[in-house]
Amino acid sequence: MARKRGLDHDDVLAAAFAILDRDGVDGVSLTAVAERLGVQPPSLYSHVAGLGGLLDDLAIAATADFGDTLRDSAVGVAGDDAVRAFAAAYRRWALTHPGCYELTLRRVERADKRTAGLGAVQTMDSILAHYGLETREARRVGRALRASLHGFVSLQAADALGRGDHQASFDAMLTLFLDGLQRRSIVTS
Amino acid sequence: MARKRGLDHDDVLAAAFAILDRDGVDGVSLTAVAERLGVQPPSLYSHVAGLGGLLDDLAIAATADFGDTLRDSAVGVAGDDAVRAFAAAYRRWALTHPGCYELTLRRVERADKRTAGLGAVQTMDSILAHYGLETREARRVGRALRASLHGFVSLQAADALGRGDHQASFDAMLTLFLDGLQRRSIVTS
DNA sequence: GATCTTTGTCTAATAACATTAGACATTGAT
DNA sequence: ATCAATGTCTAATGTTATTAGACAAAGATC
Repeated sequence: MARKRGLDHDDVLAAAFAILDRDGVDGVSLTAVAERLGVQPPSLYSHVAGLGGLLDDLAIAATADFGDTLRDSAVGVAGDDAVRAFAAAYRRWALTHPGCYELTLRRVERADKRTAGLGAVQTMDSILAHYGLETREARRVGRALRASLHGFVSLQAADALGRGDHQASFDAMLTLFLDGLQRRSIVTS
Repeated sequence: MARKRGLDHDDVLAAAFAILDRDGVDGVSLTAVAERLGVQPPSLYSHVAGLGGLLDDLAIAATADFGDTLRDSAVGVAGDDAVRAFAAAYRRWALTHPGCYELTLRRVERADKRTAGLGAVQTMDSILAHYGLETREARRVGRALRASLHGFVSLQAADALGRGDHQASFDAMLTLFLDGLQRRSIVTS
């Protein structure tokens, strides 16, 4: 009785995203998703490869969206302004979608994951290209920036930064990074 | 039959630590700990406040050990050398004990957690005091350093850094930080 | 030395979750 | 009108955490 018409892979994902944004990664269970869709948990297996597959799907979609956001953040700006814009976009997105951000780091063995993650890497490479670093050095600097951003955002999300003006601390971190970067940059625009 | 003599709070913690180092945080279950101790899962409730309490205990112990390690890393060195020694110790400990490190960030409402975490903060404050920054600025720089270290270690543990010489990238990150720091330092020793 | 209390284990049961198997209805094509 | 595919359902299994309450062993008290 009361058979629902037809559910979709995207419907399941949308429901899961809603829960993810509200309750975090640990709140995403097949039971919760099924309940939100007015369906019994086993029904989801027609659309999704179990909980693990669902999380994989979410991770890939989140990674793609994150990459798009980052790419958009850096159009029309260059140099330090681009770094700051990129960093601000990174932080804003991560704090707005904490569950998605956490999933972004999930290890997924599918090829789509790598593709989805490429956007962010390319954007950062383009931004750093402005500083005229040697390839190897540029890669290291990129990792340093990524580590700083991830570390800050991750600690802030975990409420491990203590009390204080986080925006100011974030700006200070970027300034430190940019000052250090300028020292080894070839182009001092 | 075959009643075990007497288990201890520390016995439970030790067993859990062994599992934690081997299988990560998600591998720590009351069932697994009980099995390792040759005991039924409910028996653990005599020594530990459920799984959550056990994880809290582990987090506090891990935080204390981490803090001690960091403190030891910086005795007898100052300035950039101290920062590098601190950073190296941070990374080494975190990568040697990935499960413990993850637990270090666990939110625990108990007072001991704050106490345990104080060691690391004080050590970093002492190291940064060398640079003669204003209090507020010093706090921001400290957060920046912490974010960089955590971010790098966390990404490396998640295998999200790609292939390459991670040691060199880590060193480059520190050099960037120290260069930036020197620019706003009062004491240029 | 006998009893009593405390302690720490056990078994049994409940509850939440993921997952599999297989029944059944609805949809769309033949 | 029949048939196959699709997507739901119910039922059952297994894993985990957790609570309740029985029971034995160890030490304390008299």
